[in-house]
Amino acid sequence: MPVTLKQIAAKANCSVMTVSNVLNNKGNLYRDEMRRRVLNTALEMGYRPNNSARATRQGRYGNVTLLASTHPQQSQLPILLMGGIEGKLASEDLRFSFARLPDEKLTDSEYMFKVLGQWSADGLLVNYTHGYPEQMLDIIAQYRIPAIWLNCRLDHDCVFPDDIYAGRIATENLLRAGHKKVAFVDYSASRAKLASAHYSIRDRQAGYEQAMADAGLTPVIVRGDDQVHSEHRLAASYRMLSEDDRPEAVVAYSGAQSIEVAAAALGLPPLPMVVFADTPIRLGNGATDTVIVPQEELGVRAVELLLRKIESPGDSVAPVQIRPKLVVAGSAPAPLKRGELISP
Amino acid sequence: MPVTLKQIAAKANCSVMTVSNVLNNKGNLYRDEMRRRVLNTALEMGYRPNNSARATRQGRYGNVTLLASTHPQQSQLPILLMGGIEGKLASEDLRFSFARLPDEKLTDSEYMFKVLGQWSADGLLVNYTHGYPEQMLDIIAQYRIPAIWLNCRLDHDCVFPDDIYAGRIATENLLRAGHKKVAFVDYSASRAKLASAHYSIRDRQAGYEQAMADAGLTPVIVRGDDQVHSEHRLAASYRMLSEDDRPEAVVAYSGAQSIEVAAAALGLPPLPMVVFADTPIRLGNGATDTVIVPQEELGVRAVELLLRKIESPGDSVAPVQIRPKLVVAGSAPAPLKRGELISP
DNA sequence: GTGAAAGCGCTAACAA
DNA sequence: TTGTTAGCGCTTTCAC
Repeated sequence: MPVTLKQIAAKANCSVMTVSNVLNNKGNLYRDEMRRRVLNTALEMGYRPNNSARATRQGRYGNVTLLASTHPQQSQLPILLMGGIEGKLASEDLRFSFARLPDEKLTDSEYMFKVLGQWSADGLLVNYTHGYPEQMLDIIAQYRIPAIWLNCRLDHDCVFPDDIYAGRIATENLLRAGHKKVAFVDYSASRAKLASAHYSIRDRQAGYEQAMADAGLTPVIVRGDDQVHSEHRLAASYRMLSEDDRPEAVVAYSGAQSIEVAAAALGLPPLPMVVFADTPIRLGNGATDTVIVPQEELGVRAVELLLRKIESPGDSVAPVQIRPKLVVAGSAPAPLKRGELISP
Repeated sequence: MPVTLKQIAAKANCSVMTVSNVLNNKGNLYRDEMRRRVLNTALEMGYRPNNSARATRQGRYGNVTLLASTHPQQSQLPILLMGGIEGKLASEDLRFSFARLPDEKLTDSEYMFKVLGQWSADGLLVNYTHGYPEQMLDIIAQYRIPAIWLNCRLDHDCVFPDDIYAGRIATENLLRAGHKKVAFVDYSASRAKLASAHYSIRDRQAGYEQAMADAGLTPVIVRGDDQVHSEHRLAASYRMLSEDDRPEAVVAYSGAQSIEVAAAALGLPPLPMVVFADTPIRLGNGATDTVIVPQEELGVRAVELLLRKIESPGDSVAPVQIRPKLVVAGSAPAPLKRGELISP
């Protein structure tokens, strides 16, 4: 049985209020002897405050829930994003919960009612990256839950990386080094499904195309008619690099894809690359730079917006774009510290 | 302001209890008309139950917290593990929170008291994989919080994969195919720091050594005097494969490391590999099998144990070892469904 | 400095 | 079939 204030009060020979006050940093109101007695008793008895009761009384949960799909593709969860969210919430004395919702259940109002009753959240961070369902918006509107959308371009209440900018700086980095034949490589989305793929794929490509156009160069997009699965990426990279007008340099959609490209380039003339990732990619060819999509910052900013929405639930906040940063091979920036504030 | 039962009762012209009962599936006690009226009113008003009050009344939070270090190396968080935990908890109508604790704060009793008051958890899943601090055990004992340790070999209250077995079946798979010169490759821990590295490194190697010994073969361990960082792994793999008695086959500590080995083997005779990972690795060489360390199952089992401990907090439960499974290239098993039960 | 009373939103137990 | 009473552990308010 958990220890209550009442039990401590009984043992320390004082009132419940005295215990409550002493344990909540209003101890300076009391005699030193009393303070000591209460604190020692609480420690001895292994007292843990009952947060439910506190929350009931104070009318707020002190909790933020990250909501994702159960569909693995639909909502990836970079560990840095989780860390950014958790750190910022912890620095505000808030807890962080994680829930997944099967897409097909979103229309089941009985199920949703039951689940909503469980959330215990003052606000929601929604990470349905792409192809997320309309009903989600309805539900959030219906129950008036403050929510911020992650990695998703909406006209309000969202935080996402500026992927067009990311594509631009990646490409410009290679152009600055004097390369002309710069290709954009993506194996994750097929030509056919590009329109319905995650916006970051289109945006990074668009940024690349803009930079190429600005330099008066013709863009070269390498992607499959079908999605190129991992076991075929090495072969595909080989094919690309053995053509007569092989690219001099490559912008690769993701860090994971860059490995196969680099491996295919072994033994050939050096192939400078820029890849997008959430942490600097070190391929050992010494010629691969990374455009960092700052997941940690994204989490922190999302929490900041959400807290603002919880304060004034009516207002909607303007979209926030996070600027990716180029990190050249060999220079890695220090990671964010726990609870570190990002200046806006 | 959130909607309360009282407000619904007022609007629907009935008592608070009627509303409570109807909304909690005891609606069959009531007239159909009343049920309808209450449900409609609740829906109209966008009612969300106040979980704090419910929890206060029922004496339990309905929440489990996953506890990790802020030190990124110290506690990795595979997404499948998170998914397994979340799914199992959701199927039991429990919520899932995530908290990190800076190692250096564990001895700060004032800080710990404050943090403990925030947790709102009926039980803890502790994921301090290796080098976790003793104080953690003290704190958990002091406050009598039911806890299960993940990925950690203790004599009770823990769940971890059987990595010796994993090393064995990985090696036996290659020996069965007739290979003799089978090497074990790990770049993540140096020879010097092997003793203090994560137990899975030593255990997988031990399993490999056992299998080799059983077959009357001499084990060959490839690892650096220092840790081999990612940018040097390709070169290291080259070196290994260009020696006179190059290995015929390789057991690689992790899926991530296998990519460099496979890349270095390009153009050389095929190099069959077995790698350890939480999902089948598809390298495109058609010769790489995976020993799956079932993170999802690990999460599910951990939750099962924790629920048992929450039921009877006194008892300690026996350690649970999870058996890794060999998946040969090209055959991927179906992932677990949400809330799916694992038979013991 | 200390404590008594009231009430947060909800539900178990019992009454009508 | 519906409503009343009491109380979960805590904090706000105000009195002593």
